[in-house]
Amino acid sequence: MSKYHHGDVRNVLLREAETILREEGPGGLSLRRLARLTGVSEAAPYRHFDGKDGILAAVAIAALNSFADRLEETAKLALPHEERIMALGVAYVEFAIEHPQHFRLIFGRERPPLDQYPELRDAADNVFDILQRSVTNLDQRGDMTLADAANAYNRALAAWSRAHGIATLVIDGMISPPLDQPLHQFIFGLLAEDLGIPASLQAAIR
Amino acid sequence: MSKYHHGDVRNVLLREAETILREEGPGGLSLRRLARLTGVSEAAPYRHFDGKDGILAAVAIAALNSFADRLEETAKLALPHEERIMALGVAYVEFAIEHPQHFRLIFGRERPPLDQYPELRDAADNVFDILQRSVTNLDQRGDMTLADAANAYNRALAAWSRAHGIATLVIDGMISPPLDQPLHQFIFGLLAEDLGIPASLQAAIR
DNA sequence: TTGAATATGTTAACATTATTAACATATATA
DNA sequence: TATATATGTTAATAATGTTAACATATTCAA
Repeated sequence: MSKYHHGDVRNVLLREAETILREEGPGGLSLRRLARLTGVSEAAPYRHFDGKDGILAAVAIAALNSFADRLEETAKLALPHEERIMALGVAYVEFAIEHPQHFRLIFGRERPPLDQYPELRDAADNVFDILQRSVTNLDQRGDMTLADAANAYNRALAAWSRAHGIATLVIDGMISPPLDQPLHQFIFGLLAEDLGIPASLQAAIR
Repeated sequence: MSKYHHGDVRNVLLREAETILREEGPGGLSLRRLARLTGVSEAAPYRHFDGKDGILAAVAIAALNSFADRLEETAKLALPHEERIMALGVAYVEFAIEHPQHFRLIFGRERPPLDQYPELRDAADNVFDILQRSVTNLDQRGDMTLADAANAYNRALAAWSRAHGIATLVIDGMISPPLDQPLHQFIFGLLAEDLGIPASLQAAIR
């Protein structure tokens, strides 16, 4: 069995990279180490990927797609609108907590620049599209005025921000979910928490 | 003038490190480059800091303190409670947008571990204390029941999460504040946005 | 004041990294 | 079959964090 062209180097590299990323994050991923683990030479990865960023982009795309699947699944549930928004938020945060490194790779600073990897940009856009479609309920209402659309967009941003904030603070260790409560309940509670902004204040900004 | 002991190397290193961090983030900070810029040998920084993490910790502490000052200033304004919460959220996000690298250093993955730098932990705790005190309005009410306290704590977490989510999404380029609107107004709008969760759903989680 | 301890510098070395050039061989294709 | 392409290798370059070994300035006690 010659060692040339065993035909699967790219996939093996990707799987190995995913394992390392899951355990140590982008910082722990070294191309040379990756090559050693995979059993190829130190330069081999460059034949299959555009350097380190190329590998990170490939893993990020996979992560984004599995994130999108998870969200899509939730978005498809037959639920009243408000409950679906909440369920989406919970799914969003749960994904982040279950796959913190993937989540960081998707959103963090080590993600390769979107404009250098069109597929990465597409995958990212797809995730936001799912969120926006679900939150604004576009499917059910094609008859929105411009103001309605702006408001719906704002609601989507606000909902996204909440979920993203909780996710980020939890995986960065700034918030610890209580142990005596199911995780989804904790998330739900934070998402739905009403700050009690009086209508007068809210009206002032519209 | 001998080049030994010019007495200010530590401060010069710190200032130079802050400049680099402000422009390029933690990734762009190389100890050797820092030493070259400062005009000392490559090993000199190790006499003043505990390696790279030590320098990052020192800059992070400074960043946290200026963040705390900014929040404290806002918290002291003579405003109705709800308006103060909003003003705090706006200040939080504005700081992040004005000093994205500092904000990332404070909360991100490149921040040295809190348990290895007690001063860093203290500075971080201080920031959350300010937020929590202000949001829960502890100063004005020493008479809370346990349930009140839990609710107040939850409101603080929820408010923090919202502001943090907006800040993170904006500085990571996932959200772009509209150019035809004052920044503070955009932030305010997102913070105050009501997702319209029906009371029945909210009641279910209490 | 003198002498030792300490603080603060230096250079040189080591191990690691990303990346590329130069070269070799297997596979695909005309 | 001959050639082009894909995929592999080794070796080199340049950069990094860190430490060891060494040198000099400063501090402080006797």
